[in-house]
Amino acid sequence: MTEPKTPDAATPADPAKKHGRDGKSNATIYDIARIAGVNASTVSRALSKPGRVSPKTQKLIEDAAAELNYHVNPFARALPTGKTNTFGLIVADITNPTFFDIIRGAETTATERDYTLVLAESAESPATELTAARRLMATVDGLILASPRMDDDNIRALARDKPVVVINREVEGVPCVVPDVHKGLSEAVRSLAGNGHRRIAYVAGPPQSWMSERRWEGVQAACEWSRLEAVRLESTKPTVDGGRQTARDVRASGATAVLTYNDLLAIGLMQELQAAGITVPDQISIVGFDDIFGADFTTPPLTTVRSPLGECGAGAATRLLDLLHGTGEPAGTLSVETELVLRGSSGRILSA
Amino acid sequence: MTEPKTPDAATPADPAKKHGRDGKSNATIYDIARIAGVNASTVSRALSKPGRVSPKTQKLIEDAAAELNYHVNPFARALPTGKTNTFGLIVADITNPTFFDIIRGAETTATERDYTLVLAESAESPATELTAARRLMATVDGLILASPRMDDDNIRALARDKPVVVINREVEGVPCVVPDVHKGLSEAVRSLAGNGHRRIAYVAGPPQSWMSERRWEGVQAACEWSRLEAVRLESTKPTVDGGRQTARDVRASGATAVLTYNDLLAIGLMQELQAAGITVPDQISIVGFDDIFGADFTTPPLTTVRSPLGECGAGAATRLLDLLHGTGEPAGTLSVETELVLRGSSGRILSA
DNA sequence: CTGCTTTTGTCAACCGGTTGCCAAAAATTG
DNA sequence: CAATTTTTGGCAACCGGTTGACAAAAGCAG
Repeated sequence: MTEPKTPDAATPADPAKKHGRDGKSNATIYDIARIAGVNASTVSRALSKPGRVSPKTQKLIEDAAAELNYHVNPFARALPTGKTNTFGLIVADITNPTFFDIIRGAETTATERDYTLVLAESAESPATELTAARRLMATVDGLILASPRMDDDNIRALARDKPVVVINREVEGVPCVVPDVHKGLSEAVRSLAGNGHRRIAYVAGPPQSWMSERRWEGVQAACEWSRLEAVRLESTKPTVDGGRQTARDVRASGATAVLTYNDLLAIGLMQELQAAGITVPDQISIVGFDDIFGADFTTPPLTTVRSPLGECGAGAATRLLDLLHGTGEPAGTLSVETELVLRGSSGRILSA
Repeated sequence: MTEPKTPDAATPADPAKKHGRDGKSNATIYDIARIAGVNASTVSRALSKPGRVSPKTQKLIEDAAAELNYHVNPFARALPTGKTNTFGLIVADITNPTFFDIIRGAETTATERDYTLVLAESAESPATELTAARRLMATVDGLILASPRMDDDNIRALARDKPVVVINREVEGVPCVVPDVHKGLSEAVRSLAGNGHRRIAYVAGPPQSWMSERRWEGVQAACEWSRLEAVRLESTKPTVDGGRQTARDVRASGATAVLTYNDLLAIGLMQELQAAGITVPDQISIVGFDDIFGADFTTPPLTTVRSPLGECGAGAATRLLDLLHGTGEPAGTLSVETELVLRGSSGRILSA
């Protein structure tokens, strides 16, 4: 049984002696030390660096820990090491279904790697996002930003503090996971070209959205290849209502097929056009983006370019955890492929 | 400038002297103490118990803290106090849109009250849920369980450790937030009765779902009042696919109106009936429950009994935070009202 | 068997805050 | 002005782990 070498007032009291362990107080390494007959530092080493103690001592300590139903106090461990086995995920809008598979993917990886996910949202505001990020940084080991709205410099500044991974945007000097829009868009435009469409409208997303620009560039490149005409229309917001509001512009554009920045715009557009007596896809084809929850509820169900959002979330979490464990790439972009999901909202145009 | 009274080896070194504060090291209360010319314990008091130091000293310390861009280390604070200003939320299925607004409501309240939300999911498994709960309990101040799948005894055991609030279920001895199904269901049944329906089918949710039983009881009570016939049908799972699979039973039941355990079942049912050439609502009325994201994407848009899920989330978070601050009710149920949202999927039956 | 090297457990300082207790200073009362 | 009470800042122990340094024990080579 260990005794303090110099039991005068200046020597820290044995905490286990101090606390009665009756009732619901949880066991500490001092309790284990007492039962196992070793020093608390030996217990700490046994639990966090198993090879650093002898097998015999290791077994004594593990048995005592099991007997006491010991669980490490995460604050006590975090204070000297700074490690909490948590990471943060900030999404732009928690009710936007684009993010739910991202969250699901990140959560799945977190659980597999014995980490806890902490969720926050930015409400589409760069300032709120930065505030949430700084606040999370105090307690988490690393951070994932999904469709971040803050500028690149702020993202890099955060990444100087702790590892950061970005989803749906490329930031120089920071590791990113980005859907490769080209494959899915190429498939979409090829499908529309094959169905006889000649003029395609792209309904853009928020002006500050990096991904909306990439998608527009993808649409242009694919249309150029298929020798189709591409026209760009703006939307006021990336929501169902925003899609409704673009219906008039879409009609006026003369396009026979529409590709939208996201599924919500496509769904709103479809609803408004149908309310105006226009038949989808006979009179106009509509293709959305992301394949969110509910995209197949519409009549006809929405053709869309699926972003593998679960893979994005899981991929970002894996990159972050690899960085935390010293095995990751500190910069560069991981691309995940998009693909066309053909449903009923796109097809051959039937009436001129 | 404070000096240690006895600067021998046994006296703890001044940590500020120890650390060079160059570069990215963050300021601590010892740095503030040095600048303000007070003891670190005075700084701690000034920052966490402002009235306990004199106004003059308070200002010195606040000015120094601002100058150093000081932020409290949450682990250091949590170690002696056990407080982290976080709470956990466990949902059954993170991609089930029922939880979107619950999460949003909880997150909004968290932000307003200067707390951080930690999200986890149980994947509909009681064992996984209990594991996640125990793990979260180590670091959060309290916990919200949304549609929990574990049994009442386990919930009460968790609540003995730290405050717990339950959503969508009543547990004796634990504070709960539950939608009051009666108002919304009464409105729904009244509406159907007014439209001439006489026989109503209820498509139930998971066998272990407390809420499904309450909804069935609500349907029965409302039908009894309106002198309608109520028949109960089982589903294999509470999903769109589960709804599709009940279409045959619904047809066979002879009911002219269907109320489902949730919107997903209603949407699947509608899709399958429409695929069979049955017109909604002319030949059969369909009413869902919860008013989830996407419920109005269908054609016709889904009539549903709206659970105010955002209010549930916010209400649960408020109850939890009130408990944490000693002002809350330690048990009992907070009811939030449901209401009928009439859309196009229910109406007068046109053909016998 | 001796000298050298490696292993292993202990000591105690530390991480960055909180807080009970105490004494000095300030304020109040008679 | 003196005695008493209240206020305020400092001391140091503490929260529950981690870990560098050190010394004793164990193992190995000559």
